[in-house]
Amino acid sequence: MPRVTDEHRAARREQILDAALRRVAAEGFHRTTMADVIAESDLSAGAVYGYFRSKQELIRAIADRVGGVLASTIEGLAEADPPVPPAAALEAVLERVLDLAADAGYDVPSVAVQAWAEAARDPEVRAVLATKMRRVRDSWTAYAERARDAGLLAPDADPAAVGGTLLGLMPGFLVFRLVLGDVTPQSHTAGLAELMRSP
Amino acid sequence: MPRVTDEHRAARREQILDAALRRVAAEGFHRTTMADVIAESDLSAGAVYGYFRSKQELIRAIADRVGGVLASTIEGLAEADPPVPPAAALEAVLERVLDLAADAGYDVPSVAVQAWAEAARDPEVRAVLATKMRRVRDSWTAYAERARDAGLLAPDADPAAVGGTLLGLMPGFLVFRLVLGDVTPQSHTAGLAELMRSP
Amino acid sequence: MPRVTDEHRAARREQILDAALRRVAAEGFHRTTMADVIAESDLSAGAVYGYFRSKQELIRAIADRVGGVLASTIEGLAEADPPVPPAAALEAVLERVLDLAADAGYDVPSVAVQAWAEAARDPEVRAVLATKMRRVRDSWTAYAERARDAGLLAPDADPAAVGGTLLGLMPGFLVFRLVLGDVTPQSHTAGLAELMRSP
Amino acid sequence: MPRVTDEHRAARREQILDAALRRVAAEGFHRTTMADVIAESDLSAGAVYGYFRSKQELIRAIADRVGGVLASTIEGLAEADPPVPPAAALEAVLERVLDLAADAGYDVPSVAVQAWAEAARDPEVRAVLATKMRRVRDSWTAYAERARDAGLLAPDADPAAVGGTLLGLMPGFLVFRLVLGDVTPQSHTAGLAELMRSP
DNA sequence: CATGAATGAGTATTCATTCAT
DNA sequence: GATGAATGAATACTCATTCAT
Repeated sequence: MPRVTDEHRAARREQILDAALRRVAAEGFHRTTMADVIAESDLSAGAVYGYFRSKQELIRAIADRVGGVLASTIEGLAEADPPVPPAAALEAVLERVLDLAADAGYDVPSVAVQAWAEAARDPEVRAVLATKMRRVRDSWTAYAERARDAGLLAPDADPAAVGGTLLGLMPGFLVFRLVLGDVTPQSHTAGLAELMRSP
Repeated sequence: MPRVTDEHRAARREQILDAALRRVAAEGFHRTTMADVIAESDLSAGAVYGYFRSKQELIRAIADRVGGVLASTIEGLAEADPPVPPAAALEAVLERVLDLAADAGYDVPSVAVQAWAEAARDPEVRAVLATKMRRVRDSWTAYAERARDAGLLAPDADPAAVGGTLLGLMPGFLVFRLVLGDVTPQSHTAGLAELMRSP
Repeated sequence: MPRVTDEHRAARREQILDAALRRVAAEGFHRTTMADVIAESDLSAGAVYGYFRSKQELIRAIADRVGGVLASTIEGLAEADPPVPPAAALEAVLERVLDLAADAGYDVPSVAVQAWAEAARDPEVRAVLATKMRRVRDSWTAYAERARDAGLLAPDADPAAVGGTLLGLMPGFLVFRLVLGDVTPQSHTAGLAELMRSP
Repeated sequence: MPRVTDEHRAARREQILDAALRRVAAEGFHRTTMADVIAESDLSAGAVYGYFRSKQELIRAIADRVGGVLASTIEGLAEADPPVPPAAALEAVLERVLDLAADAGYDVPSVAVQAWAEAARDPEVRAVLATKMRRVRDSWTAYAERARDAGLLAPDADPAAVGGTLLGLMPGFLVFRLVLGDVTPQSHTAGLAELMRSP
């Protein structure tokens, strides 16, 4: 019955990953020890190492997971029909990102920032995050195309450029939240609407 | 002879901080050991600990330094007169941030991202970065006021909101550079210009 | 199979404690490094720290052990029946304390003096030693009662006072042995017999 | 003017020794750092090392000082005329030892116990203490002779044995004070009087 | 001579990882 | 497979001592 075993394996992996995400969200990558993860996952050291060959591999899996969660969230929203104006679209995405923390049971933005820092050191983390980011950028580009076609942007606007800028506002949102704590989806996108009203 | 002594102390602190910045830019905070910093600084362990009481204090000093360098850079540019349009202003700032790496002798953006991650764990790092970020936000807000008065923004545009959005694009620039490697000041600000042309 | 595990744990603890006692008897608490203990115990650093969370905890365990060994020794003898005269009783105890060094494989008196010095600094060591000392004092008091009832002391003698004085001669014996090296159980108790012959 | 210089040197030595005694009484030998002593003495590192070539030499000087203080105290009292009974003589000495702490400005008994522990490791400390102890033992022996001649002891009592026993009660007094905290000169000597009343 | 900045060997402790049971 | 005791290299930090100024 390989299927049961596979399901079992997948469930165990999930269990470990969830435990690790909770600890990393709370403590960061380098203050989270494997012993922490092992204790939080209610498994043995041997078991954890049966699913992740090293801490680095676990870190990569975490980066993959967090990148994936953010990407899926954004993709889903950017495809909404009919398209809403850019500032509203971005606001909706940021709103949804905040909801994620509650849904996931751990602080998604905090782990995302940890993952960026790790990308500076580990090319594999960088590659994992790059894949997800490109996916999201494409998604925003598709949104920009549809927005342009719907007359929300200039007819000759470059969708890729617009997509990049919109996505480019998300890291700032997460960092400001983390450091300043005084930004909201509304406040962070209000300026964009103002800029679009420029003469 | 307090003057000589004070200058000497300041120079030594600088020497250590520079060494640490170089290592942290290359390896990140937690892969940089105190032994690395000690070797790179050409001082002894005791000497380094005479200037920084712990690794954490050194990390805070690094966060302060990097935050300060970025803040000064941006402030200087945002005060240029006469004001240029937002996208051009931002582009100039991002351009200057890239130059910093060459000037400073270490990868400023990489250290900045490390510092954000550390802010998630250390409230003192958070406080240090928050102070700098507020300074820069105010600086951008002042810019937005001047841009509005110069007719570059809608007459009733909210300078604070515009300032927040412009600053909010910078973390994204650094993160995309780090992870994707394919963004330039031009590409990152092009979308903003497009959005401002919206109907 | 908790029983096997518990026994195993106890045996390992003993192994480490024995190693530490040997080193401390030879070098004192603060010249004995954890590396010394680790080497002497034939275990790894991690293993040792799995049984004792810190050097201080190990020191407390040593104080407890040495205090316990001395206490048990004295208790056993003080309960001998029929009771012997005080000077002879004390002499027997001091004799037995000297034998301990040979039996235990390390210099018990030396470690005891170290423990007293440590008690000056660590309240927990103080508490551990206090418990043992009270036990022994009670034991001597019980002896004094029996000696009084056997007509070896004045009928209205205060057993607690006598017990305190008899126990009070033991530290002096250990200190003189350590510093002067020229005392024996006989010489140390001879004066007591003389004093009891006073007119 | 060598005399002024010598006095000056002696005063400086005293200043350092006093500072060290205060710190050692409070923290013990091995938790007192040379930096502590230097700070407490209000001198520079170089100055302190000009008077004591090493920490070990300072420790020996402390042992010498504390041993000397205790010896002088006891000698003075044991020579009182006419002699008092042994228990009263001992009580007076213990009383005086307690006063020392107040007079000296630091906890003399605590330092004495530290010194005994150090004697286990350093032969020079051992030699220093041995000299003082012999002096005191002789002093007590002289007392015993006089007490015997005054009819306070049996006419054929051995003064050396009696002296050894009386001195032998002092370490116990200091240790019990340190560890149990519930002994007084009265309580510690009461049992001796009881024993001397034996049938 | 005095200073105190600098030295650097030494110390306690941690933690990713393995492997005998 | 699963366990968790054991490993040991690595790490942050200390402190007695020196010596250039």
